Amino acid sequence: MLDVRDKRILEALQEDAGVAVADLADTIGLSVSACWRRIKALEDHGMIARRVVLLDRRKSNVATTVFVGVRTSRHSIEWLEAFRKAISDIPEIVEAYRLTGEMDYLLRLVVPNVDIYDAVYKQLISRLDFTDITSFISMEELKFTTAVPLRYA
Amino acid sequence: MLDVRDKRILEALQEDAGVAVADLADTIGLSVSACWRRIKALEDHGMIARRVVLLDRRKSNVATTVFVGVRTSRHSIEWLEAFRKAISDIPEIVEAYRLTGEMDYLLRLVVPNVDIYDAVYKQLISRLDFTDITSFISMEELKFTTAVPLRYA
DNA sequence: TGTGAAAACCTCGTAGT
DNA sequence: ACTACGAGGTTTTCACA
Repeated sequence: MLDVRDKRILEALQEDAGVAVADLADTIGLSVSACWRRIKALEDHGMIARRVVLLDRRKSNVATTVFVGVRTSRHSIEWLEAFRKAISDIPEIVEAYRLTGEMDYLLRLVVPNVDIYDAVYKQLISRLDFTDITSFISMEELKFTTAVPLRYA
Repeated sequence: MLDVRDKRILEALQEDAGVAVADLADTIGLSVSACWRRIKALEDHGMIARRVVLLDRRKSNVATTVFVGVRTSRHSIEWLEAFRKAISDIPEIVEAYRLTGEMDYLLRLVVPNVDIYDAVYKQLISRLDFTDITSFISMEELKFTTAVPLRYA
């Protein structure tokens, strides 16, 4: 269980990691050193995994999101290795999960448009056998956040 | 079209935003000020949208990912507004998309375990009418990155 | 674009509550 | 365990060449 103040620190840093420790300290009501020490402890414990910049998707020209549901009958080690390799090689694939239920895997891709998605799709099926592939084009992104809820932490 | 060096800067910052400008500058082969000015320009143009920390999902006790596919017949404004409200209110929902095809919406949730997911699910259906909801539990996260490809930028 | 210098900030020790 | 202070080093920021 995390301290309430640690949660507040993490909430703030999940929204904006560029804030100065001094500012963060007094929005939370902590001295700079106490705040800094907490941040450092959270980093040392690995609770804070990394600091990154998030790019504007439109300006990066990858405004289109596509979900790809994949089914396969080939559950061999070789197939899986090739699949993993493809996933890590293709930078348009930003998320990949193995699922329960009717789909085996779900991928999220970001691409400039549907035509480019088609090219990536072809690249994918040329590298691997799939029993079934279903694509879902995103028409609208209602929510995307890297901030996870801290109520369970 | 982005400059090659801007791309290199963005690639580095997408992986690690904690790097010192001086270090970044000489891995790229640029003076500190040139590098700093580029970073600032990328921020000012909004290409760099934000700086955030990413938390360890296990340590945050939200190791379980669930996808929720949603269908609805109620396409009224009121329903949509209520849906949007629910999505923004519920912090376990980290992504939400409106899709083409058989599913209307796809949500990604992060929760401690399946039991808690069930509670969130119940909360969701108590707030809104759905024609159909399908849940996919993630067994394994093969890839998750916030870094978008820059080959189209 | 580069140099350099000032300003801001981080990092952490120490002492006191 | 926190506060307050502060020194010293690093980094950011920017004027000027």
